[in-house]
Amino acid sequence: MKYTVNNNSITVHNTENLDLKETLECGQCFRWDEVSPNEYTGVVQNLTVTVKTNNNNFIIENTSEDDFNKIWANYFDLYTDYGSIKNKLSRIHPTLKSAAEYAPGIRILNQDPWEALCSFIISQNNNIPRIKGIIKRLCEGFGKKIKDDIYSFPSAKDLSSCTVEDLAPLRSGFRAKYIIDAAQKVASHTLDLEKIKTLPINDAREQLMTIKGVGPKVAECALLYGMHRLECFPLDVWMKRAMEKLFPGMTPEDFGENAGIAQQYIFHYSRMNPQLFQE
DNA sequence: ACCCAGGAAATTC
DNA sequence: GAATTTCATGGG
Repeated sequence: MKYTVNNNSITVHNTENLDLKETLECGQCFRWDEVSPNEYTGVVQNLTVTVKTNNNNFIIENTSEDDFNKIWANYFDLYTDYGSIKNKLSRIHPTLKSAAEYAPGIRILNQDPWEALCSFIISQNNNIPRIKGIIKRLCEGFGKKIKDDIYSFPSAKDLSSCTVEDLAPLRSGFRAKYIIDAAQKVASHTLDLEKIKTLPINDAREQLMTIKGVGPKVAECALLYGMHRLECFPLDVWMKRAMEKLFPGMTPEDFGENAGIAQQYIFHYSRMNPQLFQE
C-alpha cells in the first residue's frame, strides 16, 4: 500500500473499491457524519478524524503515520483485496453480481467489538436514524470528551454500574436493560470479546447469545462488524425479504467464506431499491 | 389513528 | 415446540 505523510494528514494512493458514502452509510456503523459532500468525521477509540476521497486517493485528516499504521489502515480494511472477493462472489449468483456493481465501494470496517455489540443491541426493532441518535446520546452522556462536542464510545466498564434510570436520557426504551446486561458481562469478564473473536463460529454465537437481548441477528452483526467474521450473514427484515425475492432457495452458507460482504452488498442494494419488494 | 423500524423475550396455543 | 404478542420510542 502506497501512502504519503503530509502535515497532520495521510494520503493513501490508488485505493480501489473504497467509497465513503457506500461504506459509512450502509448501516454497519453509526458514528460517522457527513460534514460536507463526501467528507466524513468519525470517532474510533479516543481518536477523531475527517476522511475524504479524491479520485483514487483516500485522505485521512487529523492523524499521524503512527495512528494510520496502528488504527486506520486496518479500520478501513485497506489490506483486503475487495476486487478479488467481488470477482469470486459475482460468480455465485447474477443478482449478487448486480448488487456488488451497484455499490462497488462498500467495505466491511474493523470496528471495536464492544462498540459493535452495544450498537446492534440498540438496533433491534429500531430504525437507523434513531439508532444513531441513541448512540450519540450514549457517547455524550457516558463517554470521555475528546474535543469540543466529540466523545468516545463508553466502555463496558463505564456502563456496567449504570441502572435503567441512569440510561433513561438515551430514550432507548426496552433496550436499556439489555445494554446494562451486556456491559456487566463484558466488564466482569464473564464474556471475553477478544476470545470470542477467535472461537469456532457456533461457539462464538452461543456465547454472545447468553447476553439478554442478544439473539441470532444481533450476535451475527457483532461478529461480522465488530470481529470481522466474514462468514457471518445477518438476517434482518430487509435481508429476509431480499432472500425470498432475489435468492429463492438459497441459504447464507451458499455465499461462502465471504458471505458477510455479500450480505452487505445485498442489504444496501435492497434498502436503496425498496420498490423491488412492493406487493 | 395506524404502521413500521438492521429483534428478542414473554406468552399462548 | 411453533406461532403470536409485547416491549419503548419516534417518524411517516
